[in-house]
Amino acid sequence: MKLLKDMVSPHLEQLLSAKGVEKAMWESMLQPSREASQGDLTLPCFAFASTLKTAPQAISDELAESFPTLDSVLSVASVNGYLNFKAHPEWLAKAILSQQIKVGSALKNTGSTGEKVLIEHTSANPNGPFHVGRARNAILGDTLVRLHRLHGDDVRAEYYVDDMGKQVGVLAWALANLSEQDVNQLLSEREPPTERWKDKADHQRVRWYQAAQILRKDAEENRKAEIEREIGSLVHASEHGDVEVLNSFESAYTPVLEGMLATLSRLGISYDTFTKESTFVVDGTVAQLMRTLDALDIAGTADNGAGYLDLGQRGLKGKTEFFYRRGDGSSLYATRDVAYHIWKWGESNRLVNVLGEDHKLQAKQVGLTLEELDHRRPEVLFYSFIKLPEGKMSTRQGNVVFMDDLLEEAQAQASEVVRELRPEYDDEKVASIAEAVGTAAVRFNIIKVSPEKGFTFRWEEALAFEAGSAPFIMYAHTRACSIAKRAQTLEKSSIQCPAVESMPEGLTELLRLMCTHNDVLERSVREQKAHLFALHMLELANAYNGFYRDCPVVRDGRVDGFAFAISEMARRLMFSGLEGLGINPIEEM
RNA sequence: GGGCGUGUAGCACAGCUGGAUAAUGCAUCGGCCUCCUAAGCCGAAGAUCGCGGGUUCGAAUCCUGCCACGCCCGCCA
Repeated sequence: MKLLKDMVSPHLEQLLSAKGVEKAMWESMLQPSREASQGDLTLPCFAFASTLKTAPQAISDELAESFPTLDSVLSVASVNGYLNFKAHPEWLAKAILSQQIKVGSALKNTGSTGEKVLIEHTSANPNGPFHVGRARNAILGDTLVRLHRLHGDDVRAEYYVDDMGKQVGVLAWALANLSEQDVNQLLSEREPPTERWKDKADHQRVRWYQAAQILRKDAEENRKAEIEREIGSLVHASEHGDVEVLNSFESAYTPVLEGMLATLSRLGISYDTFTKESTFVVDGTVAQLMRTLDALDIAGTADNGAGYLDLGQRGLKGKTEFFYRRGDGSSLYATRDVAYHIWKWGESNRLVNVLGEDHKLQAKQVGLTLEELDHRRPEVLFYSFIKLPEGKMSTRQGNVVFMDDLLEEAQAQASEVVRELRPEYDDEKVASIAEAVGTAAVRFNIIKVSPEKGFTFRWEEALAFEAGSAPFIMYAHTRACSIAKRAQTLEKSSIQCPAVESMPEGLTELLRLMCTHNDVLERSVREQKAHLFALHMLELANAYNGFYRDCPVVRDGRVDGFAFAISEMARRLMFSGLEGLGINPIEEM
């Protein structure tokens, strides 16, 4: 709790420096208490016991005794060598009601921190519908974008479009060379496309891609060789910046990308800018970059003229050669990525990438290369892949869960719950609530766990609508909304904070939680750990429920001005916090 | 074989810049709707923190060895 720390620190500094303990010795040790029941802030006194030649307990006893009385502090206690500070609830209430807690907005750039951040995420190959395996990237990335905005950073969300190379090449070739009949025949053993999505371009075109993959694997030898030759020449042309071929690629993938973006927008995910990989080939910066790399003293050349950097000299272990140019002179994906990053550094002063754990090595190579060129390396958030209980997901094989189907299912299941719980709502209302709840549940299910943890997607978990889920937070928010609506027309008493003795537990807990809100957000954004904020929102909602239990705002037709003011502040924090998690903060459910 | 990551109650998961009684949800068991939406609230039970060593006043957290799982080790993207 930074608010309290700022009040306590100067006095601690005075007391401790008199003993000869410098601020640097203890400052980082003054932390939020692990045991919430013991206080809000704790200083363990063990570290300086030996230098002071005094028992820890004696040190904390003495500090507790000589610590001055402050408005902000309810109690200072010494327990087993720990010095525990409890914030004064009346002081916390005052801080909250005097707007010392920042509410913010996750939807617009205020730039209040002065920090400019470019977050690149998703960047999935536009070759088929968005599936759950890719979803972790988009949800993680979009949540980071939102949380940075909520924190006050100037954020740009960027999608790097892979518009050249093999994957798009295969798609373009298939669309140009296979008839609908060919495709249907090749995919006859697969499940037919869902009726629901038959007119959605990404679902249509992925069938051409899948059919081509089957041909590349199973056609008779001559035909296979011919296909590889044709695709190879397309890919080759694209990598040399052939504008005509690149344009044909673009018309092949654009409808697919649009379909993917439509899916993502249902989850509230959107992008500020799209940058095409081919940009840096066409405008010559990649060629220029390769010449620059050639001149580095760690550069080497293979027998066939391919270029590489020996990153072993820069501490890379394992395979130390990083190839940036093929024998035929064309660039590689990673080379273009280096060029892209150099460009990005011109656009922003903080770069964040969201990448799957399979990109770790490549990200390291790109990072080391950037440093070799006197650029900083970007911050990278790696996540582990989402698996299905049946195993790994792949677009090529049938075992994928399409995001479109998942969201449809989520909406359907949420509808059932709403209909059961609120039989009085009409169909339209049920549908809109179910949409908000269903998509929120899916997002939250993914965002609440830390990214490096392996994740197995299970329907029953994604669609749990109970405590520990998005609807739990949404529900607490609707409670605050309905109180606000009710209080609107009624007469309110003046804002009078009750004395500590008469404050119920539900109130003090909520006050404490609200006062850590900004701290958690700050840390969440600094460390790119969205799950910390997600879990905090769960706690905030839980605390609000306790307040709801203990502190009736409206009683006998009269509004308690103080309780209402606190409720309103909590409502605003829940509202902006839900938006920060990409959850639609609906007012009724 | 090498590199990186993960391993915490039946399940899922937080804590990992060393600090007190390891937090939370699901599932299990018990209680609460004449009272601002019960998608809620209160309570009970449940953990050799993968295993072995080490450092420390103190280790889930740091070091080290081992085991299990995942990802990577293309002049692919």
